[in-house]
Parts: sequence; structure tokens; C-alpha cells
Amino acid sequence: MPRSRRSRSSSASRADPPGAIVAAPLARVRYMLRTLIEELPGKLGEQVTVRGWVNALRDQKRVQFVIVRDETGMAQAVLGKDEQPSELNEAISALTAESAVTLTGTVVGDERVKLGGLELKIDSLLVDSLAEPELPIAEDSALDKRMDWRYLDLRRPDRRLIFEVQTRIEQAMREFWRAEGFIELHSPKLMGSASESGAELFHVDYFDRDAYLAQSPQFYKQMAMSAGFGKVFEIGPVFRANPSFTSRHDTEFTSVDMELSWIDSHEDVMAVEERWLAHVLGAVAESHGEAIRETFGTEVIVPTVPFPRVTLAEAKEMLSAAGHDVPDAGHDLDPPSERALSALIAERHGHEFCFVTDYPAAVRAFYHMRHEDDPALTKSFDLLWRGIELTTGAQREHRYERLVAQASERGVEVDSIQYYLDFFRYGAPPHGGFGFGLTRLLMMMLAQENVREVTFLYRGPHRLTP
RNA sequence: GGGGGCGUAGCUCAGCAGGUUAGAGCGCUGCCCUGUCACGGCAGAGGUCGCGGGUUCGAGUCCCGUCGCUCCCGCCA
Repeated sequence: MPRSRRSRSSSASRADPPGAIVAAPLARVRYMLRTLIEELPGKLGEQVTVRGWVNALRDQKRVQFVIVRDETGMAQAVLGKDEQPSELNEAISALTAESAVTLTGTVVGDERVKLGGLELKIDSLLVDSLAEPELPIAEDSALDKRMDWRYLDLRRPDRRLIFEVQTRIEQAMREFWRAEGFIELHSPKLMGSASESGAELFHVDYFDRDAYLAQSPQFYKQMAMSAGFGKVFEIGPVFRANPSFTSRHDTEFTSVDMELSWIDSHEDVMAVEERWLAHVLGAVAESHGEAIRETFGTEVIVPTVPFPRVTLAEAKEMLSAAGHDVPDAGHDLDPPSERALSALIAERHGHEFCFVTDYPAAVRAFYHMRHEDDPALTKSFDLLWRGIELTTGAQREHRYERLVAQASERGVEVDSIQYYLDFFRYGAPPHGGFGFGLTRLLMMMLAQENVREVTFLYRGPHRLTP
């Protein structure tokens, strides 16, 4: 929980806030009089105004309790009731769970109160918005129903923690990039042609012609290499028209992409990625590790560097030797194999991460660079964490003729991507990079079973609302 | 796209060798309860059992179709 919020009690409200527009007499800006619930322990004896939602109402013969919840916690508010209930008593009796209310009262310590040992003696109540009496979802409702009523679902404190962690993750990523001289890109999401396979593209009408939603910033971050940017990153939406029905796919998700110039091999890319992730997990462990343990019952373990590395061929040998069924040569690992490999690496190396390298050219994108001594293999890698694929990366082919040859060989329509191929005609540095699934990282970090849990508003083959 | 599972009250579920008026917990409504804190007590409302068709004297229960949801595989991040 953040502790740095400034108190906004009434005692501080008389002075004009910094930067307020004081010249407009009819629209005088003033501080909100709101006190956050996490601030109440420091306000004993003071009259404060708390604004939030009715978490529970216990309306008894002689005393009424309102449990009020805001984004920082919950507190009990109390009001005595005489033989003849007051107007205020009647107003409290008329409250419903999840109504939005403004409660003003005096903060009083009371050992009897299990919720923080204090309560608010109610002086006044403003019902900002009365909730309808029966809510469409409960805590134990099915995921799909919770998605229908996502804003109610998200009111729960553990859901909020997901997005506080996500915010910290992105902040830590940028800390790293900024310290290492990366430039941030915002590449277009509307494209005139496919950037990779084409099969998974969403088509949109674009005036009098066709356009597509970007399924990756791949081509544009490579263009930035030819532009001499050196090191770039982007955090942004990507769109995939896959009819995928699993717990870890969606049709729109947040992709984290990096690309680096002047590398010697894909090894340089992995070396940056593992340091970057160690920084991110370290930051999250420090700021939210305890809350994650308490709320989700899982530990954020800061990885040591370097991460274990195995080639795809070695991985299959390891799995076979351990008695697992493994896909044939020439194929990628299937999800059960990925989980088994992560388990083996954890057991033998005590590490949650694993780079799998040297994928066959046949299962990788045409722009992946081939090994000089074995052109059937690419200078590529996947990164597994706790059994799930977080990343695909590679050194890219930056030599024009070879790139064109590889595209043709793979049946890519060269004409439609000529603009991309042109990036490599006027001096392109050796480069590589990777794409990284932010929602997958969050899902595994918080021990959630579905990306929908960690996506603000999920988009899938059958869901376009809310 | 292939395979498995599931659709019964606002929510979570039970019911099924097919047999009168379909149940529970939570929630909701009303009454009662001097401090609750998963408050407690009493009473009550609420369901054409996803939809359509079939078998049968009789279908929530069996069969077929259909729609929706879900998980796994494929695809990938």
C-alpha cells in the first residue's frame, strides 16, 4: 500500500493548493476534504470525511454499523440508535451494500473493533449513489460472469493489487531502459500489410482500402535499428485474430518489445533480457512481495543471472531421458513439455527461468538469422518461466539478399513487405530483440490461472464487451 | 479448427434406476435483537431447470439438434 499520499484533512484546506487557478472567482479550486481510510490511525480525535463504498451494513436495534471501503482499506463507522430513530438512523437503514457514500464523523479508538481498533462516530451521511439491492455477482462467481460485471469485480482489494503490481512492473522496466540508454517507441497499430504470417490479422476498413491491426511492432522496431536508434523498447497493444481458447491467450494484449543494435549474436539479447527481468522482479519483490504473499500465497523470487540455457535439442534429450513424451525433431515444445522442462530446470539448477535456444528455421519467422555452421537452425530463443512461454527472441537477418532469400523460401509475398525489406538496403546494423507477454508475466507472478484475471478488460474470440 | 466438461432461484450449488406442489447456503424483503465485526433469531418472496424437437402414461433427469460458457490441443506472447 502506498504510504506517500498527502493528508487532505480539513485543517489543510484553507490555503490555496500549489498551481490552483485562483484568478477565476466563480470556479475557485479547493482541496477535496476526503480522508483516506489508511490515514485514519493518524486522525484519532479529529472529525474527518471518508468517501467510499458500503462494504457491509449491520443495522441493529440500538446501534448501527457501516463498514466503509475505499481504495486504501476498510473501516467501521458507527451510530447509536434511540427508542425513536433519528433521520440519520433512517438514512443508514436505507443504505444498500456497494452504495457510494460520503461519511463525516469523529475518529475514535476502540479496542472492541476488530478492524484496526478504531471507528468513525458518524455525524453525517451523504449518499452519493445508492446501489441496487441485489448485486449480479458475488466473490465466488464464475470468471465469465465476473467479466460481465468487471467494474464490480475490480472493487475487491485483491484485484486492485494486480494492477498496482502491473504499474510497478512497467515502472521498473522503464527504470532499466532509461539507465541503459533505450529509446521508447510508439509504433502504429494500423498497418497497410501483414507484418508476419497474415493469418492472424484483424482486418479493418480504412477509407477506400484495407488495413490491418498490428499483431506485433516487429517491423517498426527493426526500422528503428536502421534509423540508428541503437536500443529501443515499446509497451503497447497488439492484436491477434487467433481463435484460441486457452487460459493464456487473448485477441488483444499488451506486448513488451525490445530491439538492440550492434549485437554479436542472440546471446547478447538474452544477456540484456535476464538482467532486465532480474531488475523488474527485484523491484516488485521489494515493493509488493509481502502483499503478494499475503493475498495470493505466492513468492516473488528474484532470479540470479545468468539464467540457465539449453538448446531445443538438449531440452528434448533431457525430457526424453526423464521419461517424458517429446514432440518430434523439427517441432517446437508443446505446452506439457514446456512445463516439464521448467520443472526439470528448477529441480536441477534451482532456477525458475530457462532460455531455450537454436530453434529449427522451419518453426521460426523468416527474419530470424541462421547459424553460419548449421543453416537449419536459427539464432533464436524462447524464455520459459514456471512452465509458460514469456518471450520469443532472435538475432535478425540484417543482410538484404539473405533476408529476401529467406522470405521467398518461406513463401512470404515479398512484394507486400518490400517497404520492410527496404530497411536493409542502405546500411543496417546487426541487431536482435524479443517480444514479451506482460499479462503472462503478471499471471505467473500472482499465481493466477487465467490471463483474464490480470487483464483490465479482456478481449477474446467471444468477448468484445464491456 | 480438433477434443473433453458444464448450463437448475440474484450468486454458488444439490437433485437424476425418469414419478405428485423442484431443494440448500449466501443474497434480497419484513419483523425481532444495546456493539456487531462471516452478527444472531423468526417469517417470506424468488425458478416455464439455456433453447428447440424427440422417446415415454409421465422428462430438470434419457436421445437428437442448437446456443452459451469453460478447459485442453493446435497457434502463439
